Amino acid sequence: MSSSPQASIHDPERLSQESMDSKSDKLEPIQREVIALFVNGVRVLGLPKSVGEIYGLLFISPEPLALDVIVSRLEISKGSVSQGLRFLRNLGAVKPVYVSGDRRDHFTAVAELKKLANGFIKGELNPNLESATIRLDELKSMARNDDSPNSDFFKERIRRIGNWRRRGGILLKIVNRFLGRTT
Amino acid sequence: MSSSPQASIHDPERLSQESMDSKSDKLEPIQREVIALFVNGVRVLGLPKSVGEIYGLLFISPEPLALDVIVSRLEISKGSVSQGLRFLRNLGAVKPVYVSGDRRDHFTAVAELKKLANGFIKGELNPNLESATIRLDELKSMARNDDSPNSDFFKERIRRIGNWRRRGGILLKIVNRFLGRTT
DNA sequence: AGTTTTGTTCAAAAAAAATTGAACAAAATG
DNA sequence: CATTTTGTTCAATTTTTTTTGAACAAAACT
Repeated sequence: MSSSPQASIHDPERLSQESMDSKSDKLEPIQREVIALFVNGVRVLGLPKSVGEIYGLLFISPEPLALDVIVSRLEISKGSVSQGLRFLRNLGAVKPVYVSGDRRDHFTAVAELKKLANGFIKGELNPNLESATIRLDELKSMARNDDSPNSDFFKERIRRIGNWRRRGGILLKIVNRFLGRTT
Repeated sequence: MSSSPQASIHDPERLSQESMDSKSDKLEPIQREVIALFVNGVRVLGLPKSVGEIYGLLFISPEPLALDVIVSRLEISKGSVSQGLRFLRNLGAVKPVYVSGDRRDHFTAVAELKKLANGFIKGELNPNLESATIRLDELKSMARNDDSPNSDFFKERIRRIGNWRRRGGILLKIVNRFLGRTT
């Protein structure tokens, strides 16, 4: 319990300065802006805003942050932060950091693009690819036992989807290889 | 008004065969299955179910279909189909086809992966990349005029985001090049 | 001309997804 | 062991997105 600049239980930290509500726990304009950028970014990936906020905040914070600090800086609920952190941890986008003298878990952003992409591919894309593969196999067997007038057309289409899937898989590997340099 | 097998105003088309409701306008099991596959697929891309259904139906239909046929095969509203078709047309995933003797517009699925990917990149990804670029530039200038203790850290982070964006752009080109072979 | 067919638009309804907050459990503290 | 701190869970609420359907416009028929 020595150096940590984290607020201890009683430590107003110039509490009177900006109207004594302990909320909106400072956040520099640059930080706000970066967070907004991430919120937008994760939307493209189909992730909820809160996840973007949490990752963004950690990314643009010099030190690891504890759950309650995230809650007060972002002014979102504890539940959201808890869930968001779990999601980000599972993806490997955030990692726990031990902070001496503080019982709380702390987190930092994993900022290596390669790792982020890998996590996302493993966690979000691959499962979908796999389930599609299974369904496709079922489709192929349906098409074999089909004798409608359209049967040939169906077979051609299904073959084409198979091609797409194959290419998708290859593409993911290419992406990995491309991102797998340096930082 | 000669050959078209499209139902004319009065033409039950063996109406009594499968319980005389004109809805659920046949759809072979294989077709249902393919459509389900596409519905799942577009979800990954963050598009609504109806868009997946429409594209899927066109993809797995041997002939171009008119709006009202899509409505009755899919059993979704005319509004949804109209909007969905416009979206798909804008993306270049669907194209109008002239059908002689039929006043209605007909559509087929564009089934070349390259074209699909291109449309999606142009229509959905690039706009985001561009707006991110603008915001990033603003951020850079904020960071220049910043003199908080964290300024250096902020600059490093912002530089890193810039790197990601650059790589993202390159990646899109690589994807394009990879998909730009044959069908 | 009027009528019918075709397709769009958009406000309202429905459905889906995200967020909250209070109850809970587990671990640390005194 | 009682209390406090920390974090999770999940039902209820809120927000966002999607879908519907009725009103409308435009074009094609008669």
